[in-house]
Formats: sequence, structure tokens, C-alpha cells
Amino acid sequence: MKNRLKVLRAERNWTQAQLAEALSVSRQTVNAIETGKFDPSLPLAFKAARVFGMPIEAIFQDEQEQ
Amino acid sequence: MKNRLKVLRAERNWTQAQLAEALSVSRQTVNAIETGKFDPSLPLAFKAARVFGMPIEAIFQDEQEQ
DNA sequence: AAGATATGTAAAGCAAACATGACTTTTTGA
DNA sequence: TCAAAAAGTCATGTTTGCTTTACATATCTT
Repeated sequence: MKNRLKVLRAERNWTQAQLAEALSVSRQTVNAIETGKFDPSLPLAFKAARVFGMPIEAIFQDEQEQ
Repeated sequence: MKNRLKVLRAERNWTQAQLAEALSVSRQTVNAIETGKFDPSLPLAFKAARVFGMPIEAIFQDEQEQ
């Protein structure tokens, strides 16, 4: 699962801490997701979609082509 | 998190077991998600979107309006 | 009535998604 | 240059997604 969080954050000049607060998760969680340590839960992905005002698919991409 | 899995299944005349196989999860997992016991992971939501040929938002709905 | 099929549910266990706290490294700006 | 801010990382703990096994119930056919 790839994601564009870092880019979307940069476009808005947000820090990981600011995004974390907008999503009501910890800064470490945002960092871990950005660096690919784990995938967000579905509810968190929905929150991100709401925060960025775009569909989930525009933020997260399934890299499993299978 | 609400979902339309039961309806989408019915439209296709699929059993929970058939959907489970298409998603490569257990039948109990499909049942638990349908009955709201827990939310699917993001990768599993992507799989469902691929199986049904529609965006994640057309299958799962965030009911938190907050 | 009896068997087959579909669904619901429960318990136990594992792995992944989070949390908190603390520390190090990198980037930034005055 | 140097300090502050941002980002990265590690350890530890809790919660939740998901598994397997097992059993109960409902419906449908024969």
C-alpha cells in the first residue's frame, strides 16, 4: 500500500504533527504510515480522505496487482 | 462504518463463502464485517473494491459525520 | 423426517494497527 | 553558526482485524 500523504502534506505546508492532530492520531502513527511501516485502518483512511477532500483511492494505492 | 456487502452479494447471488474465497479471507471474516463486528483492513477494502468493480466509497460508508 | 446448504456466533490465538514516552538525526531559519 | 523545529526511530503496551475450530439455527430439497 503506497500513499501520497507526504506530498499532500507538503502541498499544504503541514507538519506530521499537524496532520496527526487533524486525524486525531499520534505523530508516530502518521510517520509510520508515511514511511510504510503499516497501513492505516479503513476508518483512518476515510478520515484522511475527508481531511484532504479527495477519495481514498487518490491518497492510498494498492500496489498488489495480482 | 457501514457497508453494502450483503446487498452487493445478493445482486450477484453469491454466498458469504464465495465472497470470502474471492477476497481470500475466511467466511467468518466476511460474516463479521457484514454484521458490523469489525471493519476490514484497508488492503481488504481495496480487494473488495476490485472484486465488485467499484470504488471503496461505493461499498463502505463512514458513518461518523463529526 | 433427514440431509444439505447458508448464516450466525463464540473462544482462543496471532499479527497488525495504534498509543505513549524518550531519544537521535535532519532540516530550517535567524 | 547554532538553536529550534521537524522528522525518524526504538521500546513497550493495548486494541482490533483476522484465523481456525466448533457448534447452533434456519431454510430448502428430497
